[in-house]
Amino acid sequence: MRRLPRAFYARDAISVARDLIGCLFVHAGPEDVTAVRLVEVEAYRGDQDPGSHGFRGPSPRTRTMFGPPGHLYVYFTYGMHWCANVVCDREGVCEAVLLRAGEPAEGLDMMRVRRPGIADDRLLAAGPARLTLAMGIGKPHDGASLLRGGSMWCAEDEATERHRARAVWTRRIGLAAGRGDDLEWRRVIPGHPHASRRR
DNA sequence: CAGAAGATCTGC
DNA sequence: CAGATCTTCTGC
Repeated sequence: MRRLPRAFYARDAISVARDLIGCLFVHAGPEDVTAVRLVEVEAYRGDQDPGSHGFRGPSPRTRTMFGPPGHLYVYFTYGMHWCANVVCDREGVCEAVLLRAGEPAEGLDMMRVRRPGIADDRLLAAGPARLTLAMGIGKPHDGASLLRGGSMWCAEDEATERHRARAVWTRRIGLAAGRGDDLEWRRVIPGHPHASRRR
């Protein structure tokens, strides 16, 4: 397993989304380690993308996304959900990849504890807010580094390429009409049991 | 300062 | 399919 270096993130969000599929996303907390294999992500770009929180420039909430690559942008939505993004491109440029779904790869028991009442393991991290719930990620992790020394990171292993080869581009989920809903910036392994499903 | 919309999920 | 629930931004 190889932790992804800074150079991986220091590119536009489309390129990062394409290559992030099949990678592991790891959270090594003080008491436990959880990890998922990413099977669904979405690219968000700044001033070219009305779907991005950073479309109209930086704000206190989106400051992290305008910062250096290789960090986590965590935001709160719908009054109760946290979603995690990987910050891309160079400092000052708003580009990020939303982590939408993953297959549990480590810490399955802890994920079940964090997601009481979810009987089907396929649903543990099949959605951006489900993924953060299963992995214990929230506001304190906004701005956390994914690079050397941090307790969260992305990594490649021997299975990554196999997953990447199956991924396709589709339209992004949950965007209102005219806000970039027509752009095919969602990278997903079609039909994967751990990807998010039609509502 | 008020109002609307939001990168959603669960349970009925 | 509706309810939960609150932050952020926009417009007046």
